[in-house]
Amino acid sequence: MPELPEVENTVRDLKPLLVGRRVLDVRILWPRLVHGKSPEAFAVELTGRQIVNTDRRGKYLLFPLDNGCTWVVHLRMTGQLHVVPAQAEVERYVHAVLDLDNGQQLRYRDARKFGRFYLVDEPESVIGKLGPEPLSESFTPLELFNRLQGRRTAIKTLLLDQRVVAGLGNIYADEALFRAGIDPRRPAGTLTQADCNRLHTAIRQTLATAIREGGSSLGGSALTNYRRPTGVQGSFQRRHQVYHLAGHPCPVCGAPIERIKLGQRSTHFCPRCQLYEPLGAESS
DNA sequence: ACCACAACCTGGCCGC
DNA sequence: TGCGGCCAGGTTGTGG
Repeated sequence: MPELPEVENTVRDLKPLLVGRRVLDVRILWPRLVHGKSPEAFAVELTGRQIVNTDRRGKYLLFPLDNGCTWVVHLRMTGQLHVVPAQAEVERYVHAVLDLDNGQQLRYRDARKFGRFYLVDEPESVIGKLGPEPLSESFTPLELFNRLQGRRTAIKTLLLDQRVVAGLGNIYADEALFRAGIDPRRPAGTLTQADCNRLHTAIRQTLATAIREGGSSLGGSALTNYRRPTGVQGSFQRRHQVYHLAGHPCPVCGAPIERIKLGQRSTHFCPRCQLYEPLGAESS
């Protein structure tokens, strides 16, 4: 579920609710949620700590603590964080509960149990291999171009590789490639500098707009559907131009949107606007 | 480097 | 209503 825009909104929403709060108690209800140490050690070490900030790197949430350690969360497909009054009934699929020092609880809910908690001295031990932040100044068109050099893998597949650029998932990879007019199947190394300029702009505009719209909320059920910690849904799904729109007319040219598999992931694109003619592939 | 595939989990939806 | 099959926004590990 959550890609960079959804995680960014989660971090922003949690900031006023968590910064300065002290953790009075930790209950891990699904032991395999915690990685890198035992759930018991995790709970003991987090208990009594004050949360000094909320931050994001790629799709990871970072919660620096007053002892220099960092609580790191990845929501994977269906994870959600909510802050609610301690007396509120505990919902189904809640796998961790943190008692805060103001009578509120921070609850982690995850129907598919794919999410992960870490408690580490250095966040780099978890996020160290991530590529550049796509909205930061260090992410330039040239940087993108350089990272694609010599790669024969389809550009869509590489955009999903968090070591190339951090934060894109299936929705925003498809949407950015459409906005850049680039065929998702194209070998990444064949993108020209001009292509990378357009793709760089498309990635940034797509993500920035999605953040402003509160992310994308897909699917009917509240379990799989992204919600802000406040319970609010995002609205960027209304701006999707290709994602989950197979068979619909392309918003630019009217050709039917196609759906294919790339790297085991469903991929949506306009066969006309994102046409690519490989050199030497012309046939009669 | 690259690819396919399984695994981690559960729920929703579709067709029969 | 039930059941099988396929789908799902992410990542990691294995084997070729």
